[in-house]
Amino acid sequence: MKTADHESLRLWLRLFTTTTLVERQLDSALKRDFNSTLPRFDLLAQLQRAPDGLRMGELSDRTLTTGGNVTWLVRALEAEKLVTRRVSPTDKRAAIVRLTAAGRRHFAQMAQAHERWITDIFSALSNHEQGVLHARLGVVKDRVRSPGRSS
Amino acid sequence: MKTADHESLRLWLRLFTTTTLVERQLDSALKRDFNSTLPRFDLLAQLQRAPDGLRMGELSDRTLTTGGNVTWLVRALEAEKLVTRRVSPTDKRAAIVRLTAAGRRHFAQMAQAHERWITDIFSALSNHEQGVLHARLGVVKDRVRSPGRSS
DNA sequence: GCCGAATCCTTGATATTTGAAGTAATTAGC
DNA sequence: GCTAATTACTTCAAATATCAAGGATTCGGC
Repeated sequence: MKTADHESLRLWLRLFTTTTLVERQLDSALKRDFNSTLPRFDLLAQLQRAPDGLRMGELSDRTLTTGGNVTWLVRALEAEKLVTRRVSPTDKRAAIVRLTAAGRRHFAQMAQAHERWITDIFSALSNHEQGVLHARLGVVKDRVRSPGRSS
Repeated sequence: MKTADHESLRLWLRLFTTTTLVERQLDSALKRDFNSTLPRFDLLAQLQRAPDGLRMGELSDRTLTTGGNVTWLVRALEAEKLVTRRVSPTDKRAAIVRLTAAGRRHFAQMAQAHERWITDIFSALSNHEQGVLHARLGVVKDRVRSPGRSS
């Protein structure tokens, strides 16, 4: 009854710290090299994977941010001509956001650098270790998503 | 050259997502049950571990937040009588922040609930798995801290 | 086809965080 | 013991994020 009990706390603290540190590093590198930010990058990344565009709500879900914030981010990206927004033909309430050609180019550049940074950071772990880590985090993620009874 | 290359990216995405989800869950639970937030809890936790108090700068380092933000948080906590702030006797520039008795009580209650939540979330992993996860994240954390050459 | 409930998004008020600049105090080198 | 450089913190404005409320539209029975 000493440290074992707090194993989970220690793990959470480390998870939080590590993620925050990586986040900062990426964010400041994006600012430095591309005058952008991680939330912007994240949003563009979602769009890049969706050639047909995404609705505001989908962006909100996938970027784990609130609707109001997505409105704000998209407005800024739209002003920079990196994305476009049009009313959905099938549902006039919905807006569909897409990358422009310029947006795609801009994102491609950032993505390349981004991947280098990530690869470098995680190169401290073997491919196999990364896989295991990924899987275990998946278990935790799934548990957080569902209410989950106390075991 | 297909997915293996992106292993690190996938891992980072999952790390980010999982951490964010846990963070939200904790934050909203703290709001619901204690009318508090994770940043406040984090700051109080640091103070609890330091019976002699901490200086603003130390709080800033340990909570991974900026100085301006610590000033803001401490001001709020001080107004609620959970912490006190006094000028350091040895360095008049420095302010030393401590928990009050009420702060200690308040934190103890939150900490207990907090630990239950965390334990529950991470109970999806065995103790051993948690240990391995902790260690591997440590490797990544250390790498982020130092510039690190590309391997 | 029509009404009430649910959706999709935007808005506006707030809350929080950052970052740069300013103030006060300390230290280091003469 | 001065003075410049450094350190500790605060302040203020700007960037970002949340939240609740509101407008428009669609959907699900009748």
